[in-house]
Amino acid sequence: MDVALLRAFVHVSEIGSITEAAPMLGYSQPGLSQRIQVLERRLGCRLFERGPTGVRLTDRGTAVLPYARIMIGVADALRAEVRRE
Amino acid sequence: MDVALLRAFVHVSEIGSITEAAPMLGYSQPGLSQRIQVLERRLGCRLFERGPTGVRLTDRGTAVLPYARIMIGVADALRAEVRRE
DNA sequence: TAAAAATACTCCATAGGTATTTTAT
DNA sequence: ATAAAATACCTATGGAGTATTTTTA
Repeated sequence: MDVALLRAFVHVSEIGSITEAAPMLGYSQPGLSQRIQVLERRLGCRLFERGPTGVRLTDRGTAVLPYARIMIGVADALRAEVRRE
Repeated sequence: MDVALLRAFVHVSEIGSITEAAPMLGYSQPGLSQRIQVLERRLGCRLFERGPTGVRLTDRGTAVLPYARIMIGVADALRAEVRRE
């Protein structure tokens, strides 16, 4: 499980658009689209429904979201731990 | 932050030897040695002291350990979440 | 000096970009 | 028809193996 993928997932879920979220994360649109697909493949479930106006979380996606947020929080705390001193 | 690296780290800390832990994790000795070095480089700190009998956690490594365990636990819970149903 | 770890080198897989195509309202 | 996502394709970086060298109590 790669936290970078989870960060991408959370960001896209907040923005509701891969195209819009991509540059904010330093990705191209196809690059971010692929990252999301990799995460979905690894988890074995669809996280977003795709439409012509953007993406919307599936039920599974909604269920995964809090776990992703916790993972990101702990990862940040770990980095803070190694940085202090 | 890649949870696979953290799993390797925790396992090595428990076994106290890269050589011994490697086959348990499906790695060669050099492969696991490299994974640990990558983690140390990414975190910017040394996690183990190396000796001729194996490795021993540094103070930093000891401090990182609980964070790593939490990350692994949450990652496992996330996987369980997407699997149920 | 002998065990464990590190390095060198190699091959293959994955990340991620640009250009393009497909999809859904 | 149009805006968004997906696919194709290509290059570069990273993962991980075998063979070998270096390290340290």
